[in-house]
Amino acid sequence: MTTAFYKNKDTHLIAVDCIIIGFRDNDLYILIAKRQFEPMKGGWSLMGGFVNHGESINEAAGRVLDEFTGIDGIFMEQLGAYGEVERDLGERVVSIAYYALVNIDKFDTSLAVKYDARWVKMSLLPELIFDHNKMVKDTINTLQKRAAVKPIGFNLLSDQFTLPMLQSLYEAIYQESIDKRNFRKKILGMDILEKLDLKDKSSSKRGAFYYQFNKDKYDQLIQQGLHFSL
Amino acid sequence: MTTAFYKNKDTHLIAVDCIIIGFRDNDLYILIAKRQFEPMKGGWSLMGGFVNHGESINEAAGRVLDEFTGIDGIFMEQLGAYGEVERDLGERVVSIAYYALVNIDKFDTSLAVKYDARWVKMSLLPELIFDHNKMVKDTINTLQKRAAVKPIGFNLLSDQFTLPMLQSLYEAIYQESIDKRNFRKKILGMDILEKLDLKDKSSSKRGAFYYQFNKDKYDQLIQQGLHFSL
DNA sequence: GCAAAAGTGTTTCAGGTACACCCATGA
DNA sequence: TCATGGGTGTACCTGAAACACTTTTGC
Repeated sequence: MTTAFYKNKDTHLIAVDCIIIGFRDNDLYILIAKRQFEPMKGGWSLMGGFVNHGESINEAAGRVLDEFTGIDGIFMEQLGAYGEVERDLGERVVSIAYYALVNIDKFDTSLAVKYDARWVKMSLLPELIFDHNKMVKDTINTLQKRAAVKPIGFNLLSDQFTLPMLQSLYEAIYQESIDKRNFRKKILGMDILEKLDLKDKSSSKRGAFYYQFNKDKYDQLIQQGLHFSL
Repeated sequence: MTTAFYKNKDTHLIAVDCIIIGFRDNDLYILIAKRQFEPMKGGWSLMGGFVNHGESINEAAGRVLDEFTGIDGIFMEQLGAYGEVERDLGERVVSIAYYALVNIDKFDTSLAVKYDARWVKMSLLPELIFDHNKMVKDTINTLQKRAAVKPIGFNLLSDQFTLPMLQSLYEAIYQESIDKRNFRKKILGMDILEKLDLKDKSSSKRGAFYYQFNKDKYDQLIQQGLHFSL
């Protein structure tokens, strides 16, 4: 069904591009792939795809994320729309960008081969095609703001993590070092983490206790009008 | 020119919808119009239009803003993309929403007749078509966050304004009252306002001094690593 | 002279920041 | 026993919040 007023209006290709962030060994990583078609074939690119008629833009982003990572239930948020006329050299394409925070260990590595994809350190990001570098830059910016007021960083870790790991994650996000005692005071003071009896001995002889995020306690906190803030 | 890979991909109508905010008599207002075509003809709607092939989405938003307000150089920022499949009852339309902060006094009132538009108090917003109420809600949210860290509120006022006016503006944005002394201390302490010799006597016998925003001083502040924050 | 809004400082408190040492353990 | 990373408490300082009275002037 086409309503009269909508007739004769221009239509456009709509893409979703996903900035997929992972965390490993104290560094943030981004998943990029060698583009397998023209134009800019062989150039480094974010993970993307086109929006189909039958799916919402969120669904399209979810589909792309699933397709390129093999992980389900990924945390993602919309970054924004990029709509310069000449941004895509192939044709006029408006892109809706999403950033996603994933546990890099759950990544299906066979997909890296299939799509010629790899995780690169954010600090060593090569030149990407089109406006993808700007998308990444905007993501960092947004991530720094969002992670400061919402506990979204946990999506980058496994369910169980140590405080040194968590701290190093936030240091990677903010690109500055944080005082150990102050960090622990704040994060433990919120009472949203549960200490486990288990220790991670992979990075020290003494071992660091595992913790896990307690969403119930967090929701409770919010309901009381209090705020997560680092 | 069409590149092979882009062939056979679905194309979509892309709209821009503008949440146009004004401020008057201690209240925030939003510009809405009676929709003049089907579907939902006669329903209250935000100002919108379709994106043409030859223009960027920002340009499209600027065009719509100009068309419906008659004001040029309007402050606007992208709110985000809305892309549920059934969000527009006429046809599949992905909408990029922009919010704009305008000086309501510069509004070309003849356009209100032409488009059956009017300024309504934000607190008395009627039901709008499609997902437009959600767009407004998201705008308020974003505005509260943005106005706290960037001096964008000034776009809602004339070049010259009094401190009581400015305070009342922030009270409208945050929907809570602010202590006069603390507010003045903070805003004047930033040293981004210039006091004029002129007084506004329209709202009191004594009169309140006019001030104006000094962008140079603000830029200087930022360059020093300091921050605007209310 | 009084009503109505503009303007002005100080005290208090909470939260942020700076800072240094002991602990547990594998090698 | 020693090297390595994990864990802990306090003092200070800055910035936010609470709070009440005087000033101006048109009516």
